[in-house]
Formats: sequence, structure tokens, C-alpha cells
Amino acid sequence: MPRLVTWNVNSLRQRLPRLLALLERHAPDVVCLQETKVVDEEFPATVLADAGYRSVSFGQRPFNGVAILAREEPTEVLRGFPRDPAPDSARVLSARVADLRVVSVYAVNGKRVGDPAYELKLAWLDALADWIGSAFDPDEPLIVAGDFNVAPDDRDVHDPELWRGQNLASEPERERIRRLLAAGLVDLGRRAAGDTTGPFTWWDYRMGAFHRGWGLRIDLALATRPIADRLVSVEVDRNERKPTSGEGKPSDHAPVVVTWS
DNA sequence: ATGTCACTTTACAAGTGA
Repeated sequence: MPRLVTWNVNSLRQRLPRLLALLERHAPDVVCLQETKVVDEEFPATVLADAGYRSVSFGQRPFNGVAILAREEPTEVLRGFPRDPAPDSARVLSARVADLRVVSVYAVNGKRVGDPAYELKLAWLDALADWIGSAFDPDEPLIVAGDFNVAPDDRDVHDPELWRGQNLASEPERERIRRLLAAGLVDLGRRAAGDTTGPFTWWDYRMGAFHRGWGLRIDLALATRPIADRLVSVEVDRNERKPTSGEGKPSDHAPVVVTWS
């Protein structure tokens, strides 16, 4: 069964051993990476090729950076998207892998509600939704996956009252996610989880947030109906978030594993 | 609710972004 993993690695250089282990563990067909923080010339394409994956990178230093790995050669590669309000940041990479169109997304964080970065985030999500809505056919297989830096509703937040109106959970951001879905996309994680809390995908590094369960679901896989109608499972690899599992330190995000038939 | 991490710089500590 086809499988896609999306993972904000928070530095591919730091996370490479864990990524290689993840490729072995889940054997995905496609991987969307975010916050690679590595320029294209230094992308570890050879190591990944030895592991059986072709790769395309839209990299940047010291922040941002997205990539797509695939068993088959990605074609029709596009770096960025039209009318990006943050055109100098490497946040969106799209490609075709066989019959599947794939978009790896690392949304603007926004810092705090009211900060200029927050206003940029809203404009950026608007522009992304405009592009997705105009450039893709909802009847064709498409997965838009990555770190959207938005918890779509209260089920995606460990403490909705604490997060009410805060950056990552505010209503204007959530409205932007609904705009994206209106382009003909289904939130696969929510579809798989039903009306339950989580599963969370990000926990702050500070204050032992992971251990205390203080998480958010901000890493999303959105897909058109040809994929969504064949959805088998969406699982968060929480084990990957633990310091004790794998080589080196964990990312603050856990990988999301999507399988369809 | 800020107890960490990754990255940068005329680098041996402090600022930044998250």
C-alpha cells in the first residue's frame, strides 16, 4: 500500500541518522521534510540515494528549507509558489511522483498574535490557499503535507483554554486552514482520528512538554478525494519524539505516517 | 507557560527563531 511520511526534522544535518532509521522502519514511498536548514548543494542526496530514495531539495540556511524524497524520481519540480508574500524563504516544494502530486509545506510560524510575523502568516496562508485552489485539480491525486503551524480546532490542542486565541490556535489561522480545505482537500489526520483529541505531532522542547502531554497537532496531511477515499491509516510516530529512541536528539516534531490503498 | 535546541557570528558568549 502506498505510504507517505511528513516530518519537520528541525535540521536534516542533526536528524540524518534518525531519518535513515525512519526510512527503514516505515518504508514510505514519499517523504515530505521541513526545516531541513540545509542548502541544496549540501543536501545529503548521495546518502539518501544509497538508502533507495531520490530527493529534491529547496533549501536555505540557517532556517526553513523543505524537501521531497521518493522511491521514484520526482518530476515537475517547483520551488516556491506564485505570489508568495515571503518570497525569500524556502517553505514550499512541489513535485509529481508517478501519478501523485506532492507539496511539502513549512508555514510561517507567526511568533505571536499581533506581531508583524503573524500578519505575514495570515497573508502567506491566504496565498498558499489561492495557489492550491487554482493550480491543482481536486479530482486528481494530491497530498499537501507539512508543518502548517496551525492547530485546526480545539481537538488539536492539549489545553484549549490555555491556547484560546494564541498563535498556532487563533481563529484567523484556523479560518485559513478551512480555506485550504475548501480547495477540495481532506484533513487526513482528522478523518482518521474522528472526534477525538489529537493525535499531537509537536511538543515544545522546553518544560518537559512531551512528557507532560502538552502537544499540538500542527503537522497535517491534506489530500484530494482520490487519496482521501482510499485512506487506510494516519499514525503519528511518537516514539521518534523520545530522546531515548534513535541516534542523537529528537526533533520537536514527530513524523506523521499516512497509508492508503 | 517557557525548564530546549539549532544555528549564526569576525566566535570561546549572545542573539535569533522556533
